[in-house]
Amino acid sequence: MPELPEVETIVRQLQPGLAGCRIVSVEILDPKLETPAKNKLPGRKILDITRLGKQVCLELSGNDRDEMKLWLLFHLRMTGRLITHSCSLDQNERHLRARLVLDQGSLLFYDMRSFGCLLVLDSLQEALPKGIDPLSRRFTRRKLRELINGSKQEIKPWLLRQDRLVGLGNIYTSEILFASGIDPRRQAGSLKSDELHRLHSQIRRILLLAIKNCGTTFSDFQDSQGRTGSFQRLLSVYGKTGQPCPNCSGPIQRIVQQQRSTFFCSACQK
DNA sequence: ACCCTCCTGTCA
DNA sequence: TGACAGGAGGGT
Repeated sequence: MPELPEVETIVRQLQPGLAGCRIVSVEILDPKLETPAKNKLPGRKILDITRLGKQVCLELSGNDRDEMKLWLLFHLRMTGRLITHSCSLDQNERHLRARLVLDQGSLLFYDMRSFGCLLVLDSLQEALPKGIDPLSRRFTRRKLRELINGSKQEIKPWLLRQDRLVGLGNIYTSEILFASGIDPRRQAGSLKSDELHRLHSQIRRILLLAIKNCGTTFSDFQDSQGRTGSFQRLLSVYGKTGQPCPNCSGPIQRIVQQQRSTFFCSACQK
């Protein structure tokens, strides 16, 4: 489910309850997630919870057998959810993939489609995303121009790739291109200087606005504490095929690019 | 640079 | 019954 703003929301909401907790035991319920490294986790304290691209990253202290730190990463993919046991959410227990029992409560990993994964690492180096986080200081206009220069790929699929920018997904790419007035089918490398300028600032603006609204939640989705995000109220084009463009009232179009839906206004996006 | 696939669920 | 769903690795 989550793109950058949703993962950021989950991390912020897990932080106060999880930081400082000690891991008592680990149960992997989905054989595909099984890893011998799970035995290294008990006894460790959760020092910090951060977002690494679209991943949730738990920094773990050493324990009495091993003083070196460890990192536990979750990638939620499409339908993964991290939920603290203290909140009573209506989850289908069939989709429970892993459970961390803590000295206070527990952390549950649910995943309906089971695309998600978890990873135990003794160095964060190997998990550092290749792409730049668009909310970091490294994401400058000059950097965006550098990354995009010469690319013949259409701009929407270009934005979805995680090896240049990390964190954008199918919702926010459509929203960002609408806010930038750029047609999703444009060749990335063909964007003019003023278009790149708008693209750069709208990437940041939309992501920050979405985080402020705790992300986008459809229908019954709830975050780690049972709250729902509200950015869906602010969506301009995503999922709005045939509905009026907020700008010109023309119909929102849906097209498919690389087997994924793109939503846009052909009058406002050139 | 693209297409398929991994899964399970919902909706027309 | 088929299309589609917030992701991304692997193969070509």
